[in-house]
Amino acid sequence: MDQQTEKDDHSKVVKSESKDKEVFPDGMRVLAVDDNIVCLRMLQAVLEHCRYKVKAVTDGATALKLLREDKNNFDIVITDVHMPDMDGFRLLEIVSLEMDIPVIMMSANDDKNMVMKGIKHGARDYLVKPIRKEEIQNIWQHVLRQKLFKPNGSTVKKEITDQNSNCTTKRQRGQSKERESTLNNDSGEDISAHKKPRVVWKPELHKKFIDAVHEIGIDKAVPKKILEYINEPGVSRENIASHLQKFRNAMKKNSARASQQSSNNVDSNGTSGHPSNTTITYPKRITQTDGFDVENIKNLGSIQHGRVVQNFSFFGIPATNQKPFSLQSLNQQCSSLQHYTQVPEIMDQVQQRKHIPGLGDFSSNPLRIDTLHHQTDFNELKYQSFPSRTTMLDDYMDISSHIPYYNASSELSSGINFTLNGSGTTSYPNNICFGGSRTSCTMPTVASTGLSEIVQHDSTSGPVQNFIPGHIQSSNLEHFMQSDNMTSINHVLEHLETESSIIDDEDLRAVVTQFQH
DNA sequence: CCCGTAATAT
DNA sequence: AATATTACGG
Repeated sequence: MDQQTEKDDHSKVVKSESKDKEVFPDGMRVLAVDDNIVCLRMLQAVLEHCRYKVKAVTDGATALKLLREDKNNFDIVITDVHMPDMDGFRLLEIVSLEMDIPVIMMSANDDKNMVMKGIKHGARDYLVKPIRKEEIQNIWQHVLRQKLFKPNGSTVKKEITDQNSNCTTKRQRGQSKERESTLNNDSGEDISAHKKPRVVWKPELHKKFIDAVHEIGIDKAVPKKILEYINEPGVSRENIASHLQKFRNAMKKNSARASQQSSNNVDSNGTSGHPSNTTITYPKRITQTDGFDVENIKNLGSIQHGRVVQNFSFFGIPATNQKPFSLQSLNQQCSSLQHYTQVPEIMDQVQQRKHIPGLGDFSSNPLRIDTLHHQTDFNELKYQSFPSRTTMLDDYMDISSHIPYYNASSELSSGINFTLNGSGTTSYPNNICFGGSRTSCTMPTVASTGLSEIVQHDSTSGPVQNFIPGHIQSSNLEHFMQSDNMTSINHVLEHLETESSIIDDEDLRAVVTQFQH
């Protein structure tokens, strides 16, 4: 099994001229691909710690571009499986078709089928996150093996040590060629064209969709018309139908929830008519196990999602129309916070309709009553009060997959609220806030990183920017919650970049402690 | 045909 | 998880 690797840690990592030297291909070039920036940085840190030369990119397309630029640029690719646009399998497929570079897959998911699929498709290895140093240390073997067995004339004679020789042949690519559907005869540049790309509803595209719906009218917006309106090559009527279906489902869910809760609290403070008059009803305590103390939630200012959401302009929709985005359950608990939003014309349209596809008979929807009830004028603009989860058209879609850190949105289903516009802090009337003086809360472990995150909001200094990645157990939680100097994720990441020896929880904790002094 | 919907597949 | 596809009634 393993040998000496265990004790090299501590601070003098670089110093130790280890016997690794002979086996360790210093400077082996690794292309690391992961859409999750935290994962990517962690991986990069580990790789660099192991003295690989790393290029880190966040999506498959960029990776491919780099690889195609010069096929000799990299010795090995290590890619996440779950990524938007082009997932790891696709990347693997293309790479193994076009070039002789070994690919290693990684994923938070250890599902056997996934692993099998990866291996069957020619992945040299399949690592389950969180990635450990020991696993990374050994990836050079794949490169070596690749080189030794390359059909190239120079069959290096080095004998491979042993034990792993039993590894049965997942051999090279190219020749063997499993029955791919499309046989490409072209001179092989665009071999990757054989599967129609699936539509990705990026914010820009989704905005077009929303615009189309607005323009056409919500009750007349059918796939065909929307298609004509947005006129995008590569988007079919079926694509739109599918998206529309999802859109309507989200809409239905939201309005159901909104009406359900609005019946509880809207009228309890009915005098609302102006944002500054808003009466706040504090939510009840949540008895969840995620460590969130909802009693501490107050209306003290806006909360932003650290550096992640900063400057993140969603849909290009003006700030006045933006709505707080929530990752669910907590929001339901907080939803008695009232807020105001400018009424878009579409709402008027909606109110005149008797029937809305997907929503049913609108006249029986309590939502309508609420919204009418609280209509008001403010600064020459028409405003309307909504219970906080009342939906606007732009608010219907779950956009969690478009937020960089939160692709694994399901793991965050009890997360916090934050606004999606990066510009302001307190200028929007509809923010859900956290306060008390300083309040911390945990978010559930993110499976893809194996890390938990802690958020602290300093109510006196603007947006929240303090995210600490690190696997902090509940036993340590108190300690972190009490500390006044929460380290921002930026600091930690910087540190990760410079001190590549930081590779596990313990190290992370050490860093955090250090920053606290 | 096209639409809406639910179920199922990828 | 996000899209695609299919099946079916209207």
